[in-house]
Amino acid sequence: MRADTPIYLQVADDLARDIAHAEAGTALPSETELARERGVHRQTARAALEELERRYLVRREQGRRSLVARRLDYRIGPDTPPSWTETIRRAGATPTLRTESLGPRKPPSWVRERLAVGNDAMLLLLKRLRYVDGELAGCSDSWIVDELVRGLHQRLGDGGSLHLTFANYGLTPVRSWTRAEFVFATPGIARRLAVSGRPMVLQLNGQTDSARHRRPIELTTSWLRSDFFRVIYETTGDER
Amino acid sequence: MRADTPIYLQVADDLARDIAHAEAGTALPSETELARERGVHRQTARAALEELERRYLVRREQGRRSLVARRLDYRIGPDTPPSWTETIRRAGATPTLRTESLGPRKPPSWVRERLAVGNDAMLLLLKRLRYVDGELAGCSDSWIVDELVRGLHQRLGDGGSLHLTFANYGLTPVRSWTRAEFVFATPGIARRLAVSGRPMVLQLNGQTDSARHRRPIELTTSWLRSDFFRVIYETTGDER
DNA sequence: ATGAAAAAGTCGTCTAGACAAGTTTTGTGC
DNA sequence: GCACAAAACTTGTCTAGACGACTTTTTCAT
Repeated sequence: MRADTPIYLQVADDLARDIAHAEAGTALPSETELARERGVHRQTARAALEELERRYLVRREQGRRSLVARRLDYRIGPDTPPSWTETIRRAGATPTLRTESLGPRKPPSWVRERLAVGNDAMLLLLKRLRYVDGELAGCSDSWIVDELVRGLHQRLGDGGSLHLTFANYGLTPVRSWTRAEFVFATPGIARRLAVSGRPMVLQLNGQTDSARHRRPIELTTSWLRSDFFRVIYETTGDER
Repeated sequence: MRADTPIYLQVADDLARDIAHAEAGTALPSETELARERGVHRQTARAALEELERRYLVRREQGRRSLVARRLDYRIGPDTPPSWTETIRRAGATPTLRTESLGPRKPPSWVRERLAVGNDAMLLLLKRLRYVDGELAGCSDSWIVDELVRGLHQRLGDGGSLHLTFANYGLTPVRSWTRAEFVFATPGIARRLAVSGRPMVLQLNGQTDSARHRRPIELTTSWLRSDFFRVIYETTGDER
């Protein structure tokens, strides 16, 4: 039963067991060391470490050794708070935001439909990077109906929460639509996330309405690196 | 901008574009052919095809060429029907079940807690394989409180739906807890699913209560091959 | 025609070696 | 001690070739 498992998987499974209770950030043996320890070729040892990277158990970076990964629980469900900032805080980490760009732009058709605006309407496009404890963990595009939030540029600042800023305008934001799906990073998203390859990311779509005006305020798509988050969907007490 | 992308990724991205609208089951060039076409080594062409397999765009099997994959939408959310059979039907495919084993067994502690049974209680453990249009797509373990459903063995048959059978006993099953999470297949799960390696699977946990008795009937954990399903979580009109 | 055996095609895995590019460590001059 | 350059280490990618195992096709005897 051991013989029919490829060597690189045996090595990977062994390492996985070894680091199961290791602290995040602990260094693993280098490819060369691992190859010597197990008496295999470097490419075989390398395949084992790549397997652990695919399982999100280790983080790899060129020139550095593999490190034991840290993963946050990202909980989604009926009680999910509409704000990403809030979700990360609940998971016990510190969220930060950085604006990449903010300006008027012509929205694509699916955004126009969702936000119920005309064919040649212009909307604010806010592109941001999302950090967890200082590490780049995701990015997002927000399409904003700017006539409800004139002068957003000043009030939002660089790292401000969009939902808190809406509250400053006297708006009561409510999340009216949520969608979560795993997709593979496009070349553009991979570049923004500064990752190589085309890794899996959690794509979150959320629409926020103004309770008072009874109309949509914004539509945000976020892409979160799935090596940072373990996504759990949970409901309890569903009555049907 | 093209030069700094590794060749295997260029080939993979090109192929992904080519097969984007291809019919499921269409054959791709073999590793050797692809290597000759693109003037690269077989290992490089192979890396490209492996990349597409990781993205669930193609299905690979030893001895056969890579085939364009078919993927179903598996929708979860507040309106998710409690029955897997029903979920697959809604996605436009035919679900089948096959019993691997059914018998009394001592449940682990987390099951005892969830089902609120004593420390030395015995429960029925039902292990099943789940097929979609005849292809093995998942497996499941169900822990059943058998005093509510005496003689389940006969009434369930081989491919019967658990929820429909409960209805036969005059029970009104309601889903009281749902949890979905991506995990990597353990060696045991990989064997049951007849897949090589340790692929990602969607792990679904569901608890069913009897509306009349106001107590749990069963607890099911399913593991679904994620190359079969694209999981989408969606809510609309969340009022909060 | 049919069925079994042989051949060809194909994928899975492993070893071997090379070079590029990134990071860490070491050494040197000041 | 400090800054900077060089060396050592480490990972990313690619080529080359081999063998085993599985699948499909062809061949051949009946």
